[in-house]
Amino acid sequence: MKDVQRRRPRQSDIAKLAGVSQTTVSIVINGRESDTIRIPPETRQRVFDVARALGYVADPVARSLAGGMNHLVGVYTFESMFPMDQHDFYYPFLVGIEAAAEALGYDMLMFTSATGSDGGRSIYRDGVNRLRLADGCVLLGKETNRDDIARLRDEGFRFTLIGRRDVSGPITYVTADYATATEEVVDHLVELGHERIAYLTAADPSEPTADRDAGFWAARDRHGLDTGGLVLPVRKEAGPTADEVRRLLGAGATAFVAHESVVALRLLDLLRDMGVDVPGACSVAALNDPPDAVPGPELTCFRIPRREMGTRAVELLVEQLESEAEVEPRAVALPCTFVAGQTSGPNRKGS
Amino acid sequence: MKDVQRRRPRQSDIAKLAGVSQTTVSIVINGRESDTIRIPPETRQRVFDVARALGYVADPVARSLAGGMNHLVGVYTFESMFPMDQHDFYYPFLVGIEAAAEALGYDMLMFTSATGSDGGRSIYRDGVNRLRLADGCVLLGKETNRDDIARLRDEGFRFTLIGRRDVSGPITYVTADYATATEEVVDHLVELGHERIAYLTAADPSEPTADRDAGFWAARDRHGLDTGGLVLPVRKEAGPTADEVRRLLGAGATAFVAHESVVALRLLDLLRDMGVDVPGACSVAALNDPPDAVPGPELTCFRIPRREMGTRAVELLVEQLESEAEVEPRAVALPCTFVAGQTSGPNRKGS
DNA sequence: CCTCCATGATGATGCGCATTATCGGGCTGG
DNA sequence: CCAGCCCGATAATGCGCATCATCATGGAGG
Repeated sequence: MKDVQRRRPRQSDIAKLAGVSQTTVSIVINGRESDTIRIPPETRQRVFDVARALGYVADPVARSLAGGMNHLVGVYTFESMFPMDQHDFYYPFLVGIEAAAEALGYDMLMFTSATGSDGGRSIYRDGVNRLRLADGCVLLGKETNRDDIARLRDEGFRFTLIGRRDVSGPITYVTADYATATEEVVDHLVELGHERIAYLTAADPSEPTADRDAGFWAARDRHGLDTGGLVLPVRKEAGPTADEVRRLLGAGATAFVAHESVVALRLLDLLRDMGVDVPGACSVAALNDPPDAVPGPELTCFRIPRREMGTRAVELLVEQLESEAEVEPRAVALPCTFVAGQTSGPNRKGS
Repeated sequence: MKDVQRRRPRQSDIAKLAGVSQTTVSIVINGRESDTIRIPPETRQRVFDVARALGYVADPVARSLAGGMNHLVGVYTFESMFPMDQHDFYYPFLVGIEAAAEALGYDMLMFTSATGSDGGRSIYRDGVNRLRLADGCVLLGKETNRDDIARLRDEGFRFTLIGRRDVSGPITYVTADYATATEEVVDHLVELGHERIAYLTAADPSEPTADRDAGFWAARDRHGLDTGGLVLPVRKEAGPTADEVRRLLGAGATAFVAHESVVALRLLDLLRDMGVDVPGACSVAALNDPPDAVPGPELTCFRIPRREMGTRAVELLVEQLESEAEVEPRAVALPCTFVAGQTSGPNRKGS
């Protein structure tokens, strides 16, 4: 029989047994010796010995409240990570985040609450900001809540964002360089001789959409292309209709660039049904990477460096956490990798 | 221009503006009015109004330190959840956990640290018990660390375990009823006329292994089977060798029961290579469910109710968290679902 | 002998909140 | 007119830890 229900040992328990003050215990445990505050090796050792003997473990809550660090990076996703289909999107980010966290000696704390009662998901659900449990946080999601972000920043909470979001005032974020990657895709098509390139942009006004648009317009202007009658906003869920595709073909399109790979895949289906050969008669490219393990030919597209984005976000966060001074907010854009794929080929139609 | 870097509002700020005490604010915010402590609706409203105006959100850290609850259930996995292959195992549990957490009004906090420097993973890494950040915790893993569990219990931390683990002293856990499920599999084979049933048990001495063994022996005795020369401990990674399988067949085996589905799958391969028809000449069954999306015939086996186990674990935990008194530890075993599958058939060999 | 400085600490304070014990005042009944 | 009671609060305390300012001691230098 052991002692039943004995209390967790606290620093003051150690202090009493080691014949020192609680302050000293805290200093020793946290290695806070410095020029102005010195503990001789013997005392140090004594404290450690007693701590081990008692089985002391620090309470992260108290430590945190007192302004200490727990080497915890939080991860918050603005959408629920479950069920699985969402997960496929998040997974590479999470792998990158965990890898970086481990490399830097941090643990990862994932906040995964379901959607709130109002349907939306907020950091401040129930009037509590759970994120504070971590030392800092990586925020992640397709639909980030700008108000929450601005508020977090105003509160002095340290975080980095994955994905560019225009918030009033500067914040630190990591994004992919969609604009340049989009230009590369267009360049590729132009090199293949395409001049009438249809552009299936996204209907939503998010920053990634704007970046791709900017890249596309830049490449268009650079190559002197004419996109008259060739631009079509498409909602991801709906995809283009057969009529719309026919209209674009009728307008002379020999190549299609779609924001969303699922839209591109749907387009491939439609073209096949119409008897249009890809890439023989017509090329198709997407401006992000397709879901893993889709059958069929490899899509001409670019890969978003999700893993690296996760890693970089953690690195930037830890940098903030470990610096004494205020760190200037930074914006990082990582390059995407162009994938030539099998859905684009030379333009056969006269020109 | 707004006020730069204004402090986050605290309860005392609200108190000042509302002309009440910090105590009152706390009481109102947490709805702690009772018979002995009453706040009139007007004061209540005033506090709420000021709180909203200031944008007050409670600090979970302080709340936690002061003994309050944050409606957070932690999830700790004894193995790292990354990379993905591990994830496939955890996923159904996590889905169940999140679903239950949401239904009960709790958020989920996932602790995912990588393996420690010693290769092992411990709750008490770096001398901090991070789990305390949550109000309580669901512990999950194939290789649970008994010492950590015992210690957590001794510290009075509230948690439930998924998977039975024999720890000195009682704890609350949720497991699957492997013994009964194993008996059902054996019953099925006996109904099909099999009398010489080879048993490929697991080599490790974990509790799930012991449960299955118990079920198998019970069914064997009940049916009066003779398993002489038919029992073979198999390591999951290695699987049985062709020689071993031949030896079991030579000993008259007309059916195989393997602990691990991967072992059963490997067995199917070996039998095919030997020209033994399944289920024509020989039946094969597994004592857990196969990984998703394996090609080939559906295995005779049983499904472990992972999702439900996750759900139940959270329910038990919340019950503990919300009861004033100490809750008696409970053990729950959920039934598995038998899957007839296509790898078992009638015994054709004389008998 | 007194000052100065380095050494080796420690007491006090506060982080933001929940809780316990307590308190003043108005009202009612005797 | 006072005892007792209920209403509407509140002051004080502590959770466990980190940190700031401070302090006692002893030896060296003047």
